[in-house]
Amino acid sequence: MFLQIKLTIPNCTCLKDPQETKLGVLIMQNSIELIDEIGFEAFTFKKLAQKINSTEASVYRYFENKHQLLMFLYAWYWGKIEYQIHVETLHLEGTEEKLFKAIKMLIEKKNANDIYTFVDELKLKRIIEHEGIKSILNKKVDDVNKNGAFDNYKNLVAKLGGWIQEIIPNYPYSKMLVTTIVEGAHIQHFFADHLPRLTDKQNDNDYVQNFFLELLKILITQNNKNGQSN
Amino acid sequence: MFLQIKLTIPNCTCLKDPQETKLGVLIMQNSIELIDEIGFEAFTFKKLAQKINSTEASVYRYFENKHQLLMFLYAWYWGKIEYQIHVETLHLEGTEEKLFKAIKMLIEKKNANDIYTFVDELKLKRIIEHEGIKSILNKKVDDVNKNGAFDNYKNLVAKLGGWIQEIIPNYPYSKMLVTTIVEGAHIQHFFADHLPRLTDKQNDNDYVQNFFLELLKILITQNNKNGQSN
DNA sequence: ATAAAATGATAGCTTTACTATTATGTACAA
DNA sequence: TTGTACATAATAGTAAAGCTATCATTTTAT
Repeated sequence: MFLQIKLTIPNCTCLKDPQETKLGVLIMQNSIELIDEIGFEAFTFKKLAQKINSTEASVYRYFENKHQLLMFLYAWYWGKIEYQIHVETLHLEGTEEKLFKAIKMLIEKKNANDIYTFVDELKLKRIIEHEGIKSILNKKVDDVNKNGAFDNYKNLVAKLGGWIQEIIPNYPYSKMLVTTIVEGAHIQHFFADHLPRLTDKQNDNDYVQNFFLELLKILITQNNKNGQSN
Repeated sequence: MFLQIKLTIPNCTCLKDPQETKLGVLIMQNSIELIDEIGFEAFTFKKLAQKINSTEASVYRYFENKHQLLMFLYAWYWGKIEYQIHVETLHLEGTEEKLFKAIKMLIEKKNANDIYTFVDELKLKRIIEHEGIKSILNKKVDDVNKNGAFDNYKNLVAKLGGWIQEIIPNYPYSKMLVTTIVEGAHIQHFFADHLPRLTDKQNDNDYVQNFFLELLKILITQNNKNGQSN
């Protein structure tokens, strides 16, 4: 169709793939706009439908409810960033170099080399940071997880976890380390904007990245030493 | 009244302090039960009122809405655990010992020496882990933050951040480190129960604690070395 | 004993979160 | 080009959530 990229999305995150139709793309674009603007709690399908001159009933043909829409955007984001990480680490030589590049991309607010898609990348990233975890933290998580709703995220974590395993083979917490950095960075970005006393905001805008990259570096160094001495 | 402890709570987290009255205590006890059971999204004041044989209107005299109730529970939890940390680190000699004791208490699911209160401590902890961040991640955060809604959490972070400063004086990320560990532990506990492929679940139940304590230890060792060499 | 405060009972209103039905437009195939 | 299938629009309707208001009754402090 008219899209630059089309991502594979777990089909339990929508009733019908919105990437396939004009109205679907409108829903994606404008739900990102609207959720970023008014927040996920105040967001309703009625408001979205009004924004795109459509009807509630039409939106409900794509998504069972707004929570499913959030899961879709979440899966779409992880699919997209995994693809980007793939592209931008392909030419890199060492695994460590690849890992650091990937972590940087996950933490930074806006990727300079962002591939063009039909949505506002900055707003989507902000939604992932501020609202993304809500797609996971609820009572339906086991049901949708069985149907693969979070596979895109899991794949990325497995990939980066694998790289960590390569670099520090005896380290038993590779996936925890990835998710701690990723989720931690999201929360720290939110804290920086709204609760600065829960973080260490500095003039330097990259302090969140620096904190996590330094942490990762120290862990790798230290664990490699231990590995050799054992 | 008949309570073992009464905590100071930012008054913007309730219309009227529920710790002061029988109905208020019932609301606290049963909202914790109910939120833990059905989740925050499905939780309503109507269901709560039915559970305690009261009315919606009566609950609304204590809290403006369920989101405010969650903020109250959040503040109450931080107030309580800061008090417990105070008590259990008082007799300890070194700052590092205090810090590790505190972090352990924050990460563990159930404190063996838990002080007796009138609520189910285990369920409250689980609510903080699963729902707590929702009290922060929303569009009203700036308003309520101005009124001190999160002061109890901030105080605790400042206290532990101060200890880290004592141990590694040149480390510029002390508060980030605290919140990364605390929020990280909450999320990892949730992942362990629902999305094990996002973590590194082991037979050993303490692996979340081990991961974060090891991380902290390495950071302290490494930064002290650097500090001395400079 | 009395006033003040807290709670209960009841009612009602707006918005959210859907579902169902029918009509209209559009796309493509025979 | 006509028919058919499909997507969308228009409209209506329902149950529950999320409140607010009023007044009666009970409890509590003085």
